[in-house]
Amino acid sequence: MTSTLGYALLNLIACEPQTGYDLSRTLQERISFFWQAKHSQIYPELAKLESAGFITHEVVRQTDKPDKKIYTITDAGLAALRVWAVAPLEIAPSRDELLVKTAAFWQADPAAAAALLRDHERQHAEQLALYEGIRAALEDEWERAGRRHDLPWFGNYLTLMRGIGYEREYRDWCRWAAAMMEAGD
Amino acid sequence: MTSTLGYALLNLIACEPQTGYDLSRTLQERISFFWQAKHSQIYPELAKLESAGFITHEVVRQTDKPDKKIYTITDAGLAALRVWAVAPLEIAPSRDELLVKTAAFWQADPAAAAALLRDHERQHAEQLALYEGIRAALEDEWERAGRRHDLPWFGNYLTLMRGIGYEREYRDWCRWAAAMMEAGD
DNA sequence: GAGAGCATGTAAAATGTTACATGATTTT
DNA sequence: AAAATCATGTAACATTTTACATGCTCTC
Repeated sequence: MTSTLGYALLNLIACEPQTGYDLSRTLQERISFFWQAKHSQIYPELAKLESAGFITHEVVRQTDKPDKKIYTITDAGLAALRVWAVAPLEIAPSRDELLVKTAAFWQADPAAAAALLRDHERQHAEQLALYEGIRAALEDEWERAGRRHDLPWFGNYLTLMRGIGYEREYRDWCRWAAAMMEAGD
Repeated sequence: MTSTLGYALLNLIACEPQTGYDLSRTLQERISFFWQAKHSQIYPELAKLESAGFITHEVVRQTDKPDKKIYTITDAGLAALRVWAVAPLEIAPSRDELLVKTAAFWQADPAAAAALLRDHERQHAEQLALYEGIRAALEDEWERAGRRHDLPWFGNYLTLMRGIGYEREYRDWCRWAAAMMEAGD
């Protein structure tokens, strides 16, 4: 019943009780690895998780800002998360618009195609630099926490390392493909 | 107006005139890099492309099999494809359910999590082997065609190389992450 | 006789994005 | 005075997946 987004939210709430607004910021930042969502999808999903008994909320009244709902994971939610996390999964082919464009480069102007690839090389290099910065901070934090595998940092670290590998590989491919286009005439 | 799927279809038809059925098989195979679709999405999309004037079809009557519609790209379609292919594009964060699960591994049973990662390591290794096989064939074909950049092979080759890099990096990460989980206690 | 392949479509449901809607406080 | 931040929601639209629907031929 619960979607991937639902479990993503459940894990974030398990890490720390928080509001829908907090969750929506996390899932829109560029450091949100491998899943994203807008607030318009998050609020209804939180309602579903709550009616499934996976989370509860308490209203915190504020005077200067709007009141807010802080969500907390329940025992049932934690149990469901643990089961889902290790359930078998087929590898899913990913979608990437740049690669669809690339497949059409045999029809395109080589100089313009090379420029597009150079632009993406730069974008992925920037993303990589961002991740490398977080890596240092995260490793530090993990060190101080005694390298424990049962703390949120561990999950974040594993996915961050995948993000680093992904961006590095993508940047290198852009560089190679751009050179191919530039050499082509 | 035209979606990414529309342009993906347009490029495939530009490579070779074909039917909706042919397209649906291509976009469901595991060698279809970086975009997929079911036939239920393809047939309506072809109708849109045709009403936009980007493709036309001729009906081929068959006696032993059902009649079929062979779609061909028009000059307007080719022009639209060439413009779209090099139009600027922001990098889009990718979605990957395994990584969402991984983020929750701090809550999961380490042995079960390691097993899941080992399974994906195997799946990505298989995909990589498949791509490496195609690579040899494609390079051969391209060699014989005089290494021209204006043939469909070129686009296929560029995307294939990205597929190879992607799968290799993913396999290596799975191996590393599995070792992390197995070492953890 | 059952199932797979060829071939084309529609309907319904789930998921994701963009836009609409409100309203106070703080910063530029 | 305009824009950004906090905070929560709904509505409309686009995209994607799953299921429904038909029918003929060939293979096991």
